[in-house]
Amino acid sequence: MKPLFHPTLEDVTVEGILYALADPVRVAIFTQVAGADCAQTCSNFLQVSDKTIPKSTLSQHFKALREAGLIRSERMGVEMHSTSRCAELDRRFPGLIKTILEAHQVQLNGKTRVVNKSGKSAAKKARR
Amino acid sequence: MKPLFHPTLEDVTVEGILYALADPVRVAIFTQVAGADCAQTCSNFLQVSDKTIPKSTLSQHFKALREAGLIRSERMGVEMHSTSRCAELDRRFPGLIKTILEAHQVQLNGKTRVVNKSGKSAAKKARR
DNA sequence: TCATTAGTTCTGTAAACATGAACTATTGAA
DNA sequence: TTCAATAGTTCATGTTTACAGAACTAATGA
Repeated sequence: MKPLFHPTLEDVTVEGILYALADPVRVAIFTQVAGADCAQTCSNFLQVSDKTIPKSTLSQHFKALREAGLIRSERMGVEMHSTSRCAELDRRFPGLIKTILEAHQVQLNGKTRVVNKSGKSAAKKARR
Repeated sequence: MKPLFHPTLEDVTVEGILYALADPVRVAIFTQVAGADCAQTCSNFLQVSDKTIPKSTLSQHFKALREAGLIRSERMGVEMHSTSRCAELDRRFPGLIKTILEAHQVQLNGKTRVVNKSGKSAAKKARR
């Protein structure tokens, strides 16, 4: 089993972090991983905010988060356990992760009534 | 001349902001627009961090920043004047923009010696 | 009216995404 | 051991998106 790639703290970039968190599914995953008190598995996210995500897609999302330096994953038996790298990241980019997650929370609180039914991400819609 | 589209503050999304700022050229543009004491034109950025950007590409970058809600642009004679929407944005997402720009600054300070020669963005490289 | 400047839109090509299908790795049971 | 089950990855594909040159539009001034 080839070991998973994790960038060192110095190799983590703001661009990489922003890109990874600019996707609603990935930010949902990361929010839960960061907030959990135990490691999370991939399969915990087959349902994310009422959407079913194929496991191949999930696997890519985890890879994206991992390569952006946001999470650390290791195989435990048949599962993959992921934890956030928030503490480390906060040393390199003080306040960044926390502020982004807070902003995301503000946004969630504001759309309890109005739901995006198109299935397209806000990020993608915003680009049109 | 059709008026440019600017999202209202409530329609601005975290995903949109992160996506827009996950590109090194756009974040360079935005940093300068946000830090300037007068409106900036598109052509001010034909050279960005030693790279020449075609004006069609620049135009798209400005559109991306505008539609993400990061800048406001209006035509002044033959030019397009852009200013940042930082103050507004800070009301909706407190600290978000400032923290991102600070993180970006940390990163710039750390790579005065080592330069990415490939021309590919860190965000894109991080995804491989 | 024409030339100039500033920026936008169009278009073809190249790259990146999403996902079903096939595959690999680990474990536990027969 | 071998086989089945579980968890996740990689491959192949169609679709979407980005980039940048070429052609275009809009405003100004000679």
